[in-house]
Amino acid sequence: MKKYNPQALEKKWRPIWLENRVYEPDLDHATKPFYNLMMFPYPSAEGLHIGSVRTFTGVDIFGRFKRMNGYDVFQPIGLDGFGINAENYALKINKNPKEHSKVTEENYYRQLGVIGNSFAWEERLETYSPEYYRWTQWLFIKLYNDGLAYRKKAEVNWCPKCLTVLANEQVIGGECERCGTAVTKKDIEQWFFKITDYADRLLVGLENIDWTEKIKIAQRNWIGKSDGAQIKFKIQNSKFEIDIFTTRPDTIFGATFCVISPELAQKWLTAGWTISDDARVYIKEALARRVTRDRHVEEKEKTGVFSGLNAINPATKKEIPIWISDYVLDGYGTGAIMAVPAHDKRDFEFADKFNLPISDAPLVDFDEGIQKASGVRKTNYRLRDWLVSRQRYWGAPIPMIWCDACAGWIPEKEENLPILLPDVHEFRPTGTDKSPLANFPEFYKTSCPKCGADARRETDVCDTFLDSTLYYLRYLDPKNNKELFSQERARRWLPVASYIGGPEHAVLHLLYVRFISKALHDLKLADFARDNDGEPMPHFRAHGLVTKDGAKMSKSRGNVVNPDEYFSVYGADALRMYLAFMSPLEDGGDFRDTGIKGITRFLTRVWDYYVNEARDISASNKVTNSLAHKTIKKVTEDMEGLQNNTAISSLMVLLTQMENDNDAFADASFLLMLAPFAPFITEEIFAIRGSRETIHKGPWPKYDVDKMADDVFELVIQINGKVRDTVSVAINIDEDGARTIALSRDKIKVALDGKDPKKIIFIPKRLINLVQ
RNA sequence: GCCGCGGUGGCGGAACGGUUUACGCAGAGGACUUAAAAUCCUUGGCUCGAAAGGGCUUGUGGGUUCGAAUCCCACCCGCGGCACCA
Repeated sequence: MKKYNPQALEKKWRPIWLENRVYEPDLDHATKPFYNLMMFPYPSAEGLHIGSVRTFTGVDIFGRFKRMNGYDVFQPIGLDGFGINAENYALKINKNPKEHSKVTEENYYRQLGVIGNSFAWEERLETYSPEYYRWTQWLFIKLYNDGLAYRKKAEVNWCPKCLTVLANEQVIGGECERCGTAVTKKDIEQWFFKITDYADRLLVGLENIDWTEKIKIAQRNWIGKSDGAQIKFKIQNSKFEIDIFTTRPDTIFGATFCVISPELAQKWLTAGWTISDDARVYIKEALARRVTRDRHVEEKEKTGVFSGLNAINPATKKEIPIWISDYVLDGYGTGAIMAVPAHDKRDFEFADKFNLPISDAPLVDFDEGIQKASGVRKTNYRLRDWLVSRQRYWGAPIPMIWCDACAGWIPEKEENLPILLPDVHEFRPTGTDKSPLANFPEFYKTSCPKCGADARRETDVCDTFLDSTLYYLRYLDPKNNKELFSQERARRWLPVASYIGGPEHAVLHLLYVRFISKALHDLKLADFARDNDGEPMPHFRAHGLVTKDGAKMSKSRGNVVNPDEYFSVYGADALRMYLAFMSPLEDGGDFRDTGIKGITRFLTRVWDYYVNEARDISASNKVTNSLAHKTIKKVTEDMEGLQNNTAISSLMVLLTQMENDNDAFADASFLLMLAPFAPFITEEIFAIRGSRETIHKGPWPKYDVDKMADDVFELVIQINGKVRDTVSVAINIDEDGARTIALSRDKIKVALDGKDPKKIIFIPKRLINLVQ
């Protein structure tokens, strides 16, 4: 009697798989490439938590399934290690993040190894290694040279806790995406990427990709396309006019006043327009308020003031007042609107409060409205450009240089990359609009790459989300120091066959990575999926969130579940299966360890069945039983759809029948289906039963539809749709036969009480319903 | 406010026009054991009943259908996205 000892098996097989390169595809010659990608982890000091283990396992089960089905599966792993999380932890323990990242890295790779995932370890990468961020910097330069990166002074988001600016995508409901602190505004000069140039393509591209609908909707909302019109309103007694944007040109005849944003009013003031004293005061107040408060956070009472100027409604030719109010936003449309209180709730509120006229003029056709007002069709997007500079230390330095002599920004020469992030003793965020690197002349003092004069290096670093726009490309060729990746490999492996990651990246990473891919295509730096506008990940599924006691796991809540103890007590196979069994990968759930014993019981039964009862698993033992064929079909289909929980339950049912029905299907099919879930035990059994090959290259068992047929089935007998009896009958029984049997049943006779059914519904292989 | 997703036993979840609760956990009863653990067998929605058997049950209320968790309408609750974007 040999005992199942998971820990011993894991220790034995892990090095053998590595040595035999079982999970390393031939990147240059693979004939059936399948790029199985999982969003790489953003490592924290605590290591992997149980939720990430579940996702990695789910992705790995899928990858193993594909590999056994004959695909050359490429399943790389790396660390998205730059960023504030890692930096803050390093600050806390008073170590340089560069130093500490090595500790974190080791711990992550140890844990990821323990799970038994079939990673292509040879291609691993870390975004903070100079060999990697060299390409982050290279990308910045390419985008700059193409006019897609620019510097601008603007009102930007500032996180007072992270002490850096943030992109719009990193502000969730007015709070910092990372730390949850309320975001404030700052007027400073920053680097931006022109993602808005791609707004329409990012929107249209969603039509042709297989993504979770939820994520597509989030992206559509975020891009926020509005079709409307731009219309000029002449200002009374003046040569000037205002441009307004509206999505409702059909309401033009009801426009009874105009409203402009305080920012636009300020510009008018600066240009010397005559504006009332009251209005001057209001503008000043409104602009001051803006800097300290996010005005999207809550609905608030509208404020405003009459500008002293009037405009002419181009459709009605009537004179209407121009008001100033901060309910009109700067930076969207033209910063000026025509107000139609009869058709817009906000305009109505404003009109109501300030006793402005309301007109119930009839609607006209959309195009007629534009024509009557001599306007033009115009589309606006809510999407703003991506703010990519950060005032922190732990990121890729932005490879730009300010040269006084050239009076401009000059990109670093490509051959000088990477611009190394210097080892400095003081890397705390400064809390100003400068990064800590601005305190190190030895870093920023340089000469101009163009004219050679003394010049100053940019001291901000790149947003970490920039790092993660390239990793899937770099995985293909992580040691290549001539180019970001080899075009040939990219054509072979891209677009990514399956991408799985967190739904929280709906408008963060998943939007950025699409934008950068399209930009690389336009720059002729990438060439794949041309027929799909360079969409890098045409198949994406979001995994569910694993909570603990109903709350998101976080260190501050103290509810982070560390997987290590489960690995050591139950083993990787049991933990993998348990996490896969709890719900479909796309659903989450609350983590509870109460059920894991059930999986251990199951694996022990498998072990006893094959090892202690010495089953023959040679290929000559063909699958003969209909349940086995049905199970192969179900498991195959479930796994294709990431429904690992029901696949496992089918295997459980099959095992029970195998145990009860002696050697009905004691061949390898069952083990092969179990292998993606429990790679260690299945490999060991394979070896014990005499196989010299790894189980993990398949082949995946095949089912035969003809052999799935049963001889009999349970006929359900209903009266008026209620189940009254069941009886086992021949599979091909016809309506007459079923009726005869049904009517002969004692229970049915009693229930019918001597009356004949008025109508009979017979569903072959299922039921007969006697309707009275 | 707009858009989307979801509400099924004590719990995770199955089923997605045809026996609601597969599979697993927890529970109850039993076997083995001096005892416990482990293992195995039986049981397993709620309710009335000694039992046979009946009634009720997929958030709530209607509807369609021989038959509804599943389709349709209205509502309630939860989660997610957008939100003074004209």
